[in-house]
Amino acid sequence: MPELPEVETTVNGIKPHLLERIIKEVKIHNNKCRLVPDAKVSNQIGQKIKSVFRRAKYICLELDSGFIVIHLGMSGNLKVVNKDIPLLKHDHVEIILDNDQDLRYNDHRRFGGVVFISKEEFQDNGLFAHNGPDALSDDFNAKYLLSYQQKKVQRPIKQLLMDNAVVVGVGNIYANESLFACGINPCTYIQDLHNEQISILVDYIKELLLRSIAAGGTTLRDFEQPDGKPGYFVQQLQVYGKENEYLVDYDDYIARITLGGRSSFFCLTKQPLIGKAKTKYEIMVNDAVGKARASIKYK
DNA sequence: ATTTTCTCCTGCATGC
DNA sequence: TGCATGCAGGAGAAAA
Repeated sequence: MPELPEVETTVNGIKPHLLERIIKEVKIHNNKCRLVPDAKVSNQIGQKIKSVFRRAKYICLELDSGFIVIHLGMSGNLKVVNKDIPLLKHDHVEIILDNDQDLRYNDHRRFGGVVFISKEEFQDNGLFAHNGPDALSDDFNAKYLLSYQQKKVQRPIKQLLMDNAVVVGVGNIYANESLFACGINPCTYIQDLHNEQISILVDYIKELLLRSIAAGGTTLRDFEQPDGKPGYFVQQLQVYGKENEYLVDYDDYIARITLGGRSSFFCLTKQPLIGKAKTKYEIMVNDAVGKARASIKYK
């Protein structure tokens, strides 16, 4: 499932094939995507692709007329192949170039999509209007996160990290992994974190994202790099998707709870409950930990 | 106004 | 074997 590093990996993979190419043809095979590919995309025939870059988790192709913006959703991927290669199931959009290479957007769940947006919409009032700073930008820093303490925001840190109005680019996998590494329970309210913890967390998130980009992104069920290779970062995941696993370092088990509708994995020994979270989530967390311990015992 | 839940969709895992 | 059920999850809309 593409997160920031996967999107970055995809951009790096497709960019050399697209730069300075002219769009010769656009084929839309299925427009029932969350971001609906419509005539505005088809109308870009003849446009040159001037640059290819990532913004939040969107892949942007800059044209003279505006931007073609692609989101991979949960299960999307992009490939560049010769236009005569047969389509795969769920290849929804083709952007065919003047050298007969073909950028194909494939997404079986159709949570992503392909749209065209004007320069004006791209600037501020469109898709990105309510997005916070990018996780890898300097604007995402400890001071910035601390401002949410001052605003008296009442939310667990993990939900803040995954809210695009707060910061873009930290998805579920990386939120879980960074909180584990920093010894912070996902339920911990932002107000209960010390300045130093926030500072360490921000630094770790950036480091983790950069490491994952270097490894080619995370491979779970669906993700492939544009050249068809899997991402390798999954081998470095410590807690995500590892419900009930035993961690010898902490002599405890990985539990899973649903927080804000998202799977959240943690080890209670390494990531103790503190502050308000203890009052609100203690029963839920202890149940999950108990279940993890029991499940192992009877394996 | 802030915070939570719902919705979109398919493939895979599980259960009878 | 096969059919029904349920779950996963990015992100924005809708509801609380």
